[in-house]
Amino acid sequence: MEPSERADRPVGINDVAARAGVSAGTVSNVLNRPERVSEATRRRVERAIEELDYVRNSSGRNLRSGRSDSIGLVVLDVTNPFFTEVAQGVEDVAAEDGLAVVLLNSAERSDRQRRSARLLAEQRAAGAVVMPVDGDTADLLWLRKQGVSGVLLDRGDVGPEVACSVSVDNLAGGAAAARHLIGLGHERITFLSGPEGLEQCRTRLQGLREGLAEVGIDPEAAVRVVHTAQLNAESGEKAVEEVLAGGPGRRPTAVFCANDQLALGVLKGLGERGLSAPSDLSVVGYDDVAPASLVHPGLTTVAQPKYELGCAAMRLLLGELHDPDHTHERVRYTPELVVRGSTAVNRR
Amino acid sequence: MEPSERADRPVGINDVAARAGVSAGTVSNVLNRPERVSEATRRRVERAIEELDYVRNSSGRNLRSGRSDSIGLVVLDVTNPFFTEVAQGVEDVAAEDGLAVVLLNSAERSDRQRRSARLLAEQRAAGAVVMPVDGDTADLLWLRKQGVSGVLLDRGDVGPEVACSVSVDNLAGGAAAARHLIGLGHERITFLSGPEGLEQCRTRLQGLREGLAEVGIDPEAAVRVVHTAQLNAESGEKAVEEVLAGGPGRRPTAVFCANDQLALGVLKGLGERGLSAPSDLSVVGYDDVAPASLVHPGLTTVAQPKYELGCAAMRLLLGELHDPDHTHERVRYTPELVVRGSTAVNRR
DNA sequence: AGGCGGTATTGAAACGTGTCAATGGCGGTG
DNA sequence: CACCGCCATTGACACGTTTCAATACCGCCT
Repeated sequence: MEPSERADRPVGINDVAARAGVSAGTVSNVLNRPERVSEATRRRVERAIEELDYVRNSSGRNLRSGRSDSIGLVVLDVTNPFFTEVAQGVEDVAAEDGLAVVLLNSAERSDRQRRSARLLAEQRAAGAVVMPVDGDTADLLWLRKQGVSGVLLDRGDVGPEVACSVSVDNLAGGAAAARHLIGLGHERITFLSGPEGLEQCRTRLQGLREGLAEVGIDPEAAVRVVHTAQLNAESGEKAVEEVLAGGPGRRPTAVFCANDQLALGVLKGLGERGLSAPSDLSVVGYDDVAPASLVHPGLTTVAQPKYELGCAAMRLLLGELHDPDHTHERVRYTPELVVRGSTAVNRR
Repeated sequence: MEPSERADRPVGINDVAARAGVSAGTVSNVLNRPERVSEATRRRVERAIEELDYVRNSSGRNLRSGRSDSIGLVVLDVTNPFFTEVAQGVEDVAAEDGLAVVLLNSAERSDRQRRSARLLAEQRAAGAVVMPVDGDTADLLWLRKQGVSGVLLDRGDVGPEVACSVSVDNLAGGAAAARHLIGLGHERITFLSGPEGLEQCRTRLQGLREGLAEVGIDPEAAVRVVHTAQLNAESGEKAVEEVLAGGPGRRPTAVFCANDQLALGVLKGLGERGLSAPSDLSVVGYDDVAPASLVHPGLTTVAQPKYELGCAAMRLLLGELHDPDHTHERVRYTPELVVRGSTAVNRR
């Protein structure tokens, strides 16, 4: 009959109101507090919404409320399965509260982290979960000053007086790896670290050292540190040469990698040289990402509760959003060693 | 001196204007068309912005312009490295134009895909790149009707008269796998598929069959199909039993998996049974995700240009956004077989 | 001096929504 | 019958921007 789809001008709440023969305020009520509006008109409005297929404009809504209803998750590397599993946890919990999650990738670069923070501030995001590059929490603090509640996840540190945080005990993780390797008779261990200065790597290394010291082994003599440019498989592969070296008689019998990606790279590098774990070198990783259980031999690794990390972070954030006078919490998980085939007793 | 940080009310463009002694319009001009404003006042305004650390409110801006400046990327599974690599491509190209990318995860569920579409429509997103669940393009079409330009990526199909699309030739991919396996002397091949009815799997299978038929092998006799519940490693692992079975004398000498995740699962499952590729079974995957080159033996697989897919999709979208009367394009890539260690000549 | 052209700035009007005090209608009670 | 209270609905305003026609300013030419 009539040109039902006037694609010309987008349909707004007013068009719906006109069609239903009510005022705009009533339509808004139908949308946001349906209990306040009588059965009859509610139905009329709903029909009008259907017929015009009206979809509400969040710009208007957010402008009015001063807040958007999505939260930001700033992640260090979308291609690393560790982070995507964390993201799952965050998403699932956020969904319970009807919050949308926008995933921002800082790619380990602080300029991109800054851009992400700016974006979230401009959108007046409801909140943010941030895994900071290099433990640089400045952007998180800035966000909070802008009124965007932010929770710190996994890296970096701020006092519980400034924000909630959830993390995993890297010291314990390093120590667990140490105990495992000692139990297998390894006393020459290389720690394959990421870029220099990464607080996370440093702590895991320290855990390793403390674990050794605990049983009377001198960490200085037993462990050697090799740094890589990035925490990915390629770097691990390239580092194999250097890991295996170390002077005559100084070849390590085990390597503890700061990261599963590195460890997977090492495994590959070994294979390319006709060597393999655990017979030529025991290999321990960190994180327990999905591929760790897929390679052969399986990667022995310090497992982090990835999904739970995400859930916990989002829960803390929700807590802060709902409870106006809320006191910051600090959740701390303890990692757990998963033994697979890449480690074995030292036969040398 | 004065309480410089009145966290009370958020600072808006008007506060900046007041501080700089100009009108709001001028501030807006400084932000958006700096060339129209005189050197002197521009500097004054910029100083005011600094001093108040004003950050602009995108709700207001978007409300006015009727469009937001972020685009949505709807992805089937954030934990699958295939999709995250695609996401990288999309992000990188979007960044060139200053567009933000919000990553939505449909987790292969059509209700979540619908929610994502709704969200993007409500935000009046500048555009969307969609990888549809089950090839269900209804949401994409709905988005377009709502005025959100959408590009179809990798799955599903719509005529080029309704939207741009980028895809990879699955038929050619299947055929490439076929040729490779035939060349190695395999004539009993199992195709390990995903859930029934996935158009993508079907086409790859058909490619396999056509490749066989090409050299005079009867596909009906040579290939057997096994379905799994999901396209992930766990399903692949569980399917090993069924793959290996198939009646006496009917044990396949090779398996072609619809997906690298499945293939990696199969490799693992083989290992658990004391078997291994390629001696007991040649294994071919599809996608060439990062772990495929990390396992030992390396996974022979049909490589898709993941990053390029993302780039291409975003380029098409940008084209559509910039050029008002634009004609839809259809970009099609051809996959390339990557031979690694998981396949070898058939010795039976 | 008056007028002209150009540039820098202003003021007001939108954009689509949510809120809230005010209004209208209606049934019930004194 | 007048009054009250209740509920459903309305109307107007505010949110922070951008835009655009209108204005003010200034120097220059006639």
